[in-house]
Amino acid sequence: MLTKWLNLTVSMMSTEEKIFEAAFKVFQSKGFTGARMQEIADEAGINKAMLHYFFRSKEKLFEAVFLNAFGKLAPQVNEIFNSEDPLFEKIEKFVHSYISFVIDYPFLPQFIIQEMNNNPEFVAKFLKDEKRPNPSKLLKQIETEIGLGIIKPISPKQLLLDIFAMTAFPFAAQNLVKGIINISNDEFFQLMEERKIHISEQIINAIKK
Amino acid sequence: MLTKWLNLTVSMMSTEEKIFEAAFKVFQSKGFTGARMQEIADEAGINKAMLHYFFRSKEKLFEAVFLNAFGKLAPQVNEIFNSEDPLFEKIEKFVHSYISFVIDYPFLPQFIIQEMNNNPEFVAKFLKDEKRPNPSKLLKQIETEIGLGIIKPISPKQLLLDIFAMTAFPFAAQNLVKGIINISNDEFFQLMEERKIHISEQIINAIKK
DNA sequence: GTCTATAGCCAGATAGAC
DNA sequence: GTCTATCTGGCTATAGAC
Repeated sequence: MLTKWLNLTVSMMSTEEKIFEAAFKVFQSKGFTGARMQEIADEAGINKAMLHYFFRSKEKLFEAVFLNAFGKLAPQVNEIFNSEDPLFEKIEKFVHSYISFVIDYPFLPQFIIQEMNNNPEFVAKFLKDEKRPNPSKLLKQIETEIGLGIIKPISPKQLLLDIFAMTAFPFAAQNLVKGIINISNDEFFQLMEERKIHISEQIINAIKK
Repeated sequence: MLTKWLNLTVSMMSTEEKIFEAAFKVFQSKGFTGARMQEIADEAGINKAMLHYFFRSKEKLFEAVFLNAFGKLAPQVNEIFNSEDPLFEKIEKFVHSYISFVIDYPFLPQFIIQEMNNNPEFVAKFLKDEKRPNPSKLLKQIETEIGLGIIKPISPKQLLLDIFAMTAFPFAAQNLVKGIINISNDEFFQLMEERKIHISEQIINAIKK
């Protein structure tokens, strides 16, 4: 949450910040169409009219929240993907940093995925963003390391998909996962902690020569 | 689509079937809150009042569609999970059959995940269903095969998560995936075809002794 | 900046003719 | 069973007092 990073108590936050954080929370759990401006106002502890005063419309408020959410994740992904580290190290760093991050924002993955599916017009908008996740360097590196005989021959795109899938899926499908393997919320987070090393191990085992 | 399986042309379908198929389509792409009864009626080529005549309310119609969607997937999952096949064979069969199936219903995974997240009350309802995916036998089998020295020691739940994640994620996060690795719809489905063997290879490579 | 009150619209649901 | 017309409630957005 914002408060966490800004080190503020709720009472110290500006009205705009309160609205933003409340909107972040409500949009994440309900999605754009499911969210209600009234609920956001209640959550922020202010009046509904204030939402429009600061953000004009539900869509603008949503856009601010969504791009901010995306902006939280993308830069660290890129930093790791574009570093000079060898592949195995990149995989370890990515998995560790991604999971650590989304443990603090457990609804972020499903929120981003859901809204990218339901509002395809956002896809175009975020693709122009400099901060968008850009794996092209990583994809080349995979080919290089195959050529060097470090890893087995493999489709770079498939490998990239594997990495994303293994890390993001359990969060994106949280309730389904909890229901199917029959675990509590605490056990879920315990499992996610373990996954920080499990995933790298699995993937590296699968591709190393 | 229903028509495909029933081998009917649209004109031959009963009104109830037309409504159901239209609802299936609209709910999948818009979600419960995003869907409009008017859009479903238009899609079905009949009047809005008919929806209520046959299904009473939007919620009942949605419930019928959702449980049907889930019922399509769960039985084949269980059939494979509960067979007497050795683990590696089960993994191969599951991945192949799951991907083949959702290639025909590419929005099903995201639909199920999204609605389980947005309507937690459905979780309880479907968990009581006999047809729910039940991996308990598979989890025991993993422990057994570890004991027999066939596969490396590994957390059974993590392995199960890996399998689900690798297969379901690309469909659930379709638009995000297409945007990030920058591929067309056709290339996406090509990649998914390749994944039928890629995933089993990766997982089996990672765990075999 | 912040509130109350309300406009205006849209969506789900129903009445009632055929 | 199928339609048109309409009710009713809820939601976004705004007007206007303070």
